[in-house]
Amino acid sequence: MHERLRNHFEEIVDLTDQEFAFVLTQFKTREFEKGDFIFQNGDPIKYAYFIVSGLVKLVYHDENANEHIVSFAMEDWWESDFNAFFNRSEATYSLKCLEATRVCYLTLEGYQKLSKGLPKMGIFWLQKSNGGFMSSQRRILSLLTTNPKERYEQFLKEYPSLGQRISKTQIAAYLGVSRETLSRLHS
Amino acid sequence: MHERLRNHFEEIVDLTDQEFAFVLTQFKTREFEKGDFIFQNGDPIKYAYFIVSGLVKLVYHDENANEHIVSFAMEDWWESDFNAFFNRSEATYSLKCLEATRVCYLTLEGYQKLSKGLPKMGIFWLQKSNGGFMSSQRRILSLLTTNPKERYEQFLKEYPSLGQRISKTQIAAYLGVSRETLSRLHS
DNA sequence: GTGTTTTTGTGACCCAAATCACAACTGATG
DNA sequence: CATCAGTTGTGATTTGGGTCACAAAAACAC
Repeated sequence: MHERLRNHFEEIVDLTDQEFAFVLTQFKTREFEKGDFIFQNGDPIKYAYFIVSGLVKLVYHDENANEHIVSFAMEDWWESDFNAFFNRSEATYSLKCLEATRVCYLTLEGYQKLSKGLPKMGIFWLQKSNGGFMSSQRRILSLLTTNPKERYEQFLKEYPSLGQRISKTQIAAYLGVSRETLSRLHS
Repeated sequence: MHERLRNHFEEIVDLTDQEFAFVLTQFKTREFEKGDFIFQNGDPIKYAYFIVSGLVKLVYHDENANEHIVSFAMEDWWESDFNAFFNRSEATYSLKCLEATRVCYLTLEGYQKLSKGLPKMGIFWLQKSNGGFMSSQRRILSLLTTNPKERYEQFLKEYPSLGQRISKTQIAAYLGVSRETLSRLHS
């Protein structure tokens, strides 16, 4: 469980046993069942989550109760309603488990404490944040430039494993296409 | 010129005169004319730019030479092809001036040197990066959930000043809508 | 295993927005 | 101020993808 977290950090920064022990003081762990909400629209967001195993979706429900998928997150990904997390406010999104999911999570205080106590961690967070920003820009471009078919192909290419794990209905909500259109792409 | 940069930093972190002097050692300044490219698709990207005055667009040209606007940037905004900047690689985007523009710019070494020499600056970069990530997520959601009319209204609401400064053609390329459709929204 | 819910495919129909085409308007530039 | 490029509006036509509807197939529950 914690091993996975450590390996994840060490992809970017090296940590001594002592340093990792310090890091761990800021984390708790928890398990969720398939279908559980980790948080819902309106909840105060106190934590950011590291997915140890499983799969979740970050969704937004519009005024007509249509569900739009902001992102998926699986093993080794971080997820939260980061806007709410950093501003200590309420979620506009909901985070729901598509599979049974185990997470390590920490508070904003923990996040800041780690940055202060261990400059490496500041570098780690910055890299993660930059990475998230750049992949969002790619997705914006994909939404601006491609039709459903190309978009679906890009998705499969970028996340090969998710093609099998996630239902077409969910993928359609992520790509911004109707279920039916996605289904007709094969032909 | 540098005053504007200092004020910008001090919106997030306080800097002594000495600290700011250190910060400035990493920056150079430059002016561009309307229509100039600050960089183009394929150029190696060495710098990140702080816009002191003026207005630029970050664009992507697809295989059919259609132009898509990834973002606008005006006074007090940072811009670059950040993916290329952080990976010391070549631009996939181009950055073009829509108005005469003055910038302060720095290298990745400068960026890292500032983070190391002045932990405050690490915090500053992190905040900026998080901010960029969160606004990208908002834009993704806007592309997923709204029709052209709503999207245009959101745009005007989020960036009131840009409504006047930028031609409709450019705004259409940003919103992912044809010029004609945008023009017909009034009716 | 039987019943229930969720997922997927496909047909029929419709509409929002793309595309093509042209004319009027605005402004730069020499 | 005359020219030429870019901008905006608006009509006519086409089309990609949404919506509605139903049935087959999986997945799940008890």
